[in-house]
Amino acid sequence: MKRLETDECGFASALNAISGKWKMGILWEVTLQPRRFGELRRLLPGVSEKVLAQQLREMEADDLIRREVFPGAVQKVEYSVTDFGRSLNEAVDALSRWGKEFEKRQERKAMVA
Amino acid sequence: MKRLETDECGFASALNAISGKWKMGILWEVTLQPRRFGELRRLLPGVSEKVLAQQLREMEADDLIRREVFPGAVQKVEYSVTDFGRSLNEAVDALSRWGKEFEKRQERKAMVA
DNA sequence: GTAAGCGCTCACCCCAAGGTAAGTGGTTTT
DNA sequence: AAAACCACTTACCTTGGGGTGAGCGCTTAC
Repeated sequence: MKRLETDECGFASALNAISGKWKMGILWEVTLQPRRFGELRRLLPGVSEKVLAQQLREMEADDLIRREVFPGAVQKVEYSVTDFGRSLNEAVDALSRWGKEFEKRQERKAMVA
Repeated sequence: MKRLETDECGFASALNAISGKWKMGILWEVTLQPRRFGELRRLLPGVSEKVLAQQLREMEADDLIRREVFPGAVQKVEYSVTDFGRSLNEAVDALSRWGKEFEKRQERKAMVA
């Protein structure tokens, strides 16, 4: 992903971390519990393997999630949320609540129309 | 702008309102004080007239800003923030603060590398 | 022995957001 | 008379994020 110029704007920086179609979904899933690659595939219907792998890498680089390889005959990789990732979830909370309000308004408009 | 399916996720709804390269910039500027079209052009260096007009329309439809035409010989149109738009600014605040934290981390990483 | 699961990577394609540049219909300045 | 400001609109083009489908190296189940 190309990064925006942030020029001291916190919001633009935050966007750099969360923009990516599946990132917030991934963050949410690994917050509930650690997840494996194939598991995430199934939990996020519509995501392609390419993009899933890509966004997991970026989120790992941004320290939002942790990637752990477990030894053993069959490959096992687990993704879990970091403390920093958790803090993002909290920061997003207010915006989510606002979003619900927005949603209600949109529905009201749709009713009238 | 194409709208995402929100399926009861407040965050996705919020994204529908704020995604648009210049929307948060516009919101910020009209929050400081009412602005005219040409003024916004100058305040947001890089925005094209097409996209500015487009995003202003969408934000008006979403009730984030208000458009007022002033009578007179020369055209005068003013855009100002609505109460609902103000509430979005507040909701974005926590995320902006998180973004600043994120920015610091990125800088630290860049230092080491 | 072959199919299916694991966690990926790679080459290719599509599409919508956004940029470019020109035009519109008016007024005002020089 | 020409140029410049006002608030836009329109046709065209570019860009890059994300989807598709195949392949890889390995292991386990049928």
